[in-house]
Amino acid sequence: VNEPTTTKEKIERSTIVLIAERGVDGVSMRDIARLVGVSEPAVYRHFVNKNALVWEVFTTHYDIFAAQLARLQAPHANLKNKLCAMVAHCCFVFDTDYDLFTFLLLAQHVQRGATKEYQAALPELLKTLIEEAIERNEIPQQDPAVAAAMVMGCVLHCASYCLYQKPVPRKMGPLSSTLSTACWNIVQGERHE
Amino acid sequence: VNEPTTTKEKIERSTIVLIAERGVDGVSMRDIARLVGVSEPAVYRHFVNKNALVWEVFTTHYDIFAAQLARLQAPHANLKNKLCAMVAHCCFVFDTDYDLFTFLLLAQHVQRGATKEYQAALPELLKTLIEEAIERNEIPQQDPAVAAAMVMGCVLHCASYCLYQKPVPRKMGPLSSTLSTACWNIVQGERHE
Amino acid sequence: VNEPTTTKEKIERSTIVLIAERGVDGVSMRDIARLVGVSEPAVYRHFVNKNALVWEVFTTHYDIFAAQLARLQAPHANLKNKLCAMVAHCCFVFDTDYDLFTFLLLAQHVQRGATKEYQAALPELLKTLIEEAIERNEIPQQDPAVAAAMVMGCVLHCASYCLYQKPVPRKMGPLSSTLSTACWNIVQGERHE
Amino acid sequence: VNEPTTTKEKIERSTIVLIAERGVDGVSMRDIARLVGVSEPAVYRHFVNKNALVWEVFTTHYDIFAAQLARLQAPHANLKNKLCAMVAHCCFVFDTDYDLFTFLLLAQHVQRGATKEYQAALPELLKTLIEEAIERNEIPQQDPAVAAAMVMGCVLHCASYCLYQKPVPRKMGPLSSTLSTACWNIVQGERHE
DNA sequence: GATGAATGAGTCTTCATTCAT
DNA sequence: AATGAATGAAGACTCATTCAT
Repeated sequence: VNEPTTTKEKIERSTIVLIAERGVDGVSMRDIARLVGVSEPAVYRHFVNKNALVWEVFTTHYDIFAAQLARLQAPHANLKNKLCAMVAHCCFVFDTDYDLFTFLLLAQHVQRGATKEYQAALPELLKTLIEEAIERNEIPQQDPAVAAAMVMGCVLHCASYCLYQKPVPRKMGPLSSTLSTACWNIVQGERHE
Repeated sequence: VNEPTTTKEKIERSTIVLIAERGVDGVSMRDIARLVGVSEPAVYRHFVNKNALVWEVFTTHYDIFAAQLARLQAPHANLKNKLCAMVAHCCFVFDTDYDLFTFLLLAQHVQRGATKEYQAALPELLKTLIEEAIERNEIPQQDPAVAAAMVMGCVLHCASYCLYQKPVPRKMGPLSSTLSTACWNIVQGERHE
Repeated sequence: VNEPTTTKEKIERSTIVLIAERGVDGVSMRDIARLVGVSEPAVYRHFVNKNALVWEVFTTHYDIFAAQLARLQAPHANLKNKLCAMVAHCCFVFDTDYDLFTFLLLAQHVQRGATKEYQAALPELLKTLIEEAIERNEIPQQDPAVAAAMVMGCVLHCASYCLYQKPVPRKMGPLSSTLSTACWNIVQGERHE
Repeated sequence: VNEPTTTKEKIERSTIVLIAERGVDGVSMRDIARLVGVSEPAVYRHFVNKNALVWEVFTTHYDIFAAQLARLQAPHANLKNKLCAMVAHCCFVFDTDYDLFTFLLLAQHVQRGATKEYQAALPELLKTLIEEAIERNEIPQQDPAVAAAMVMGCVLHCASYCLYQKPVPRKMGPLSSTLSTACWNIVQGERHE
């Protein structure tokens, strides 16, 4: 998390921080401008409107995050290790930059139409990895989309839980292996013992 | 889902439907009044303000939902069956009343302070059940709060996934056993084979 | 010009007065609200937005004015007398209610698309009267649309001229017969003497 | 209509085109700068502010136009021919440069105070010509100011009418003689036959 | 128990204009 | 001479809420 220097970067950062704190609808352009220390119209010099601002910040960081996950899982040969790598990274980002993680979590719920299709990248990646693991006979036959949703929910909700621990958010790093195991277990399906 | 008859019931129902559709901040008192077919001040006759309205509707239905889950799991002796019963009920409510389920899902993200503490009921229940299962040696030693969060995430995110399928939401009923199994697997921890 | 009593009437009157004075773009909703003596949102209780307000006030009075002209010319048998009657009424309205006349004059230039088609009523009436006079052989063959435009311009521009006389607007009443004659002369076409 | 070469000329031309299209209040400095292809402050290098810009462009072209009319009518000995020459020139300018003509037409309605006095040049010219014709006994006794207003309205409103014909503006050239005749008829006053 | 009318605070956004570079 | 960045003022409009009836 580098300190933002240009006004545009400051606006992006302020947007992330404020939205993480109060949600998209709880933040006004005035709030953002104030936190940056500029006038309201100054924000419009850099982003055409509020939607564009939220959208641009969201997609930028979502893209980066998704790309990182894609890159980190690639070297590994089996789903178990892929999940480990991705979960570890989630924990790292969470612990390193709560605000960004929360922002990504909250921004989902806005611009329903647009966002929904866009942010398919991550579920899509997970789904593909699961499909490949099925083909490899690494895990049993199952609906990959549903499995992907369950795995994501497991990780994200755990993050939510950590986030709202009082008085300070709980670190996710220590939960990394627990989470990886849980995710791996999810895709095991029914055990016949 | 009984047809609401009194004005107050109509207001509650409209609130659920509209918030499920557009989120808490996307719905105004005017929207609610209009959908009910009364004037705005009429709404204030029944609820002191918007917060109280959302809060009351939320807690009412959340309580009912939590109580149902508590009641349904009670008869079962082990965690596996308890999870089965609760997941099945979630699927049932989802398929029976999308709006209510979505409302419950979305209302979480508002009134951060207040809601967060309140809605601990469900995680708390899950956590207790997991603790008991650990004591019973039914499942391995583990952090019950984290486990509860992961299980909830697994179910809720799966619901989200189903909700946003196009052109119509996917039914959760058929996924019930898949989900139960996944939840059960989550609490198994590391397998040493 | 009756004194407006209800808030809605007061809003309409204030709109006419202010727009007559400063043009559509020169008047804000705040200005109107202030002149009426209510808050800005109060205006929105009666008109959904500024466009609707201007449009409604414009069409209402334009319709009335056009209807009056249509009614007044009807009893007369020939174009000359019809023109006389209509011009006299224009002069009367002008002298009786400068603001209304000016408002009607200025509101034309707004909402280009919509207004242009709407306000065809008056030119259309004139054109029809001229066509009928041609058929009656009362006046020579000519393009009735062009003739109608010239007649209207003659009257309206004369009104403009009177309006901007300093220190007070000049009365049009005394010019009524001069104007009628001019209008009548316009439709005479080339004189072969 | 020469192609503008310097930035200043481009600004003037863009101003004319945009204002002809959307009216003075419908055009922002940004619009103008964008059409020219320069930054907003660049416009301020050439004109101290928006008012000055509109004003300068208006007076420049109004002066030129008025001077042309004055020059063209001079050679003719009687009012009839003077009107013919001037009307013909109006038609020519209209057909040659719609934007300019429209701009001149629309710019009238702004800067009420200032413009009104300034643009008296043309009515003044007309009034003088009519006065002289009266002295010459070419036309009957009448109020020359009123007559001038009527003649101008006749021509200008006809131009408006042509301008808004769909799908393309109607040419005024073919109407030239019709218009001249009408103008000449206007100043004939009451016929005693 | 319900309503039409009203309001203060606040929303996003645009505009004409200036300033440092 | 030209620009990117910034700003104060203002614009249209919405919202939760109140009050007289």
